[in-house]
Amino acid sequence: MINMLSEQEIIRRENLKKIEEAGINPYPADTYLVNTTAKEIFENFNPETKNYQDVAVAGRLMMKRIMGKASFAELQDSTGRIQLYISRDDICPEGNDMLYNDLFKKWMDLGDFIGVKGYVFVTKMGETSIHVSEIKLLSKSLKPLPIVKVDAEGQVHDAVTDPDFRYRQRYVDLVVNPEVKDTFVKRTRMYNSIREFLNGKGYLEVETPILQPLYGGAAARPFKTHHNTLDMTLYLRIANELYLKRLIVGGFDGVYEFSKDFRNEGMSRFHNPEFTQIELYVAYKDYNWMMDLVEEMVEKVAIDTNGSTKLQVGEHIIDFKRPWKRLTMFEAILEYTGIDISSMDENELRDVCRQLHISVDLSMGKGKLIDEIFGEQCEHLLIQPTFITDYPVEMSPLAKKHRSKPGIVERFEAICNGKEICNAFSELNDPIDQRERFMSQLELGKRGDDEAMVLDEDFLRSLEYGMPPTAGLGIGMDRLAMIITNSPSIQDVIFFPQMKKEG
RNA sequence: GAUCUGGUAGCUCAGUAGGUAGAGCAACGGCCUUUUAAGCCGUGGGCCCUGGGUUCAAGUCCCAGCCAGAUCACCA
Repeated sequence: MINMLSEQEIIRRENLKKIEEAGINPYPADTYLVNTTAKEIFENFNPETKNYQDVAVAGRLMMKRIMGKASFAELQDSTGRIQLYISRDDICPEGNDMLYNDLFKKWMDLGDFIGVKGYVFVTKMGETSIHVSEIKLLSKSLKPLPIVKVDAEGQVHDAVTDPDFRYRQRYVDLVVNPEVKDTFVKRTRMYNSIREFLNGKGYLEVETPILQPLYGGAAARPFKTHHNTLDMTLYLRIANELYLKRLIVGGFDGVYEFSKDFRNEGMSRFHNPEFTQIELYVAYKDYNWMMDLVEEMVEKVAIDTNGSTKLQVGEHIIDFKRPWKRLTMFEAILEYTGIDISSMDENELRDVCRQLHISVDLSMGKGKLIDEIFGEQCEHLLIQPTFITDYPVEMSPLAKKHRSKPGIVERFEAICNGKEICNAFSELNDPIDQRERFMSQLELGKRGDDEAMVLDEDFLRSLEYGMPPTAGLGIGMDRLAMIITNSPSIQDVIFFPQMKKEG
């Protein structure tokens, strides 16, 4: 292993040794009391009142400009970078220049964690800096960081752009690409905004099982695992719908959960094997009510994260301001293809698919065919947030049949930037209808649909006790985060996206 | 899973017709010596993704594999 070290890694280990030999602990345990940050100093320092005359900050050493008895350096803490002015006679005791000549100038490497104390001033060059009176090594770095540098001509050096590197070593990505941190801060703000909104309405945040004896609530292939003590097969959840509805049966008026879900399917820049949804169920409401809630909530999320309802997303400016456009699925298909499919049977739909060059197979039922037409011909064209309502019953085995339109369920999706961001319905609470829907799913499964739902007797039992009319909602948090942060890939909004093993 | 593109120094990338491996930044040494250096001079650093093949000779051409990205398919 030791002979695999690069020249720079060997030098850092030698520096580490010299530090230890000088009696300095390169990894001290004691708390380093910090009293401000780079950002705070930049925002609040006033050269006239001379505040910040006794500061202590800590972070990584990111730049050294070594001169004679006085040098400059840059320290990067969690909020940003600030310049340090370090003069030998200020940090060294009389007659012993080791702290400056050796520790600072030679043994400290870029990337080392240091703590400094001193006072804030503005240099002749006009740069707010800390005049250091005390410097302490807090943690030695043994691997060189690719520190981004912009030279006098504005050329950027060393920017880490290789996605493989960035995703596998996110810790490095975060240190050297500050905008990455912003993305994840926004993602958390998004969660906080939604929590605040839903808690304000009195809904309860809950937790339900991730390991489930039966998977349900969505059409997807699951991950399968095994519990040794129980000696039983368990599945990682693909959705939490069925558990949250059980809680509505149990008497809660509104419950929601941010749930990590797992689907054993293909990966792409829109799909990670584990992803996050928020699901919300509210008793005595229907899907029309839920549409209003989604508009209100997502508009608030946009404002809370970006300060505006309008966001730049790729080439488009997307405006989440209420109200959003609403179209039924048939209307959308008519609008984008000119074909009215509202009264077609399975064979006619098959012909339409052929006409539109959409590949079909025999496992596809009527609902799937309609969904294909919409997905191929309409979805990617919907850039501004748009509600698509009234889906075919075959595609929605957990949604309530439409109160007046036969063959249709009370369901909507919100489409934005050409992708679904949420899915919601008036929840099916008729236990006899629900059993029949499960049975037709089993039929689809026999026709070869390996994503068809399985029958969940315990869920049916809960419905038989009675579930109030309920509106349910699922929002793909990663997809929403991609839009909110203008990220082209799901991997940009997940700290540690799934990767093949290295080497 | 399919197709295309890529993998060369710590990082970002060049590498011509197949002829001993290059730059910038980073590193090391020196200059400079007290509010700037984003500077100047010099030095070191490579399993050219892996394994086969063609050739007198392969980073370069061919085949296979691994990893990544993009597009497509399935899905949120």
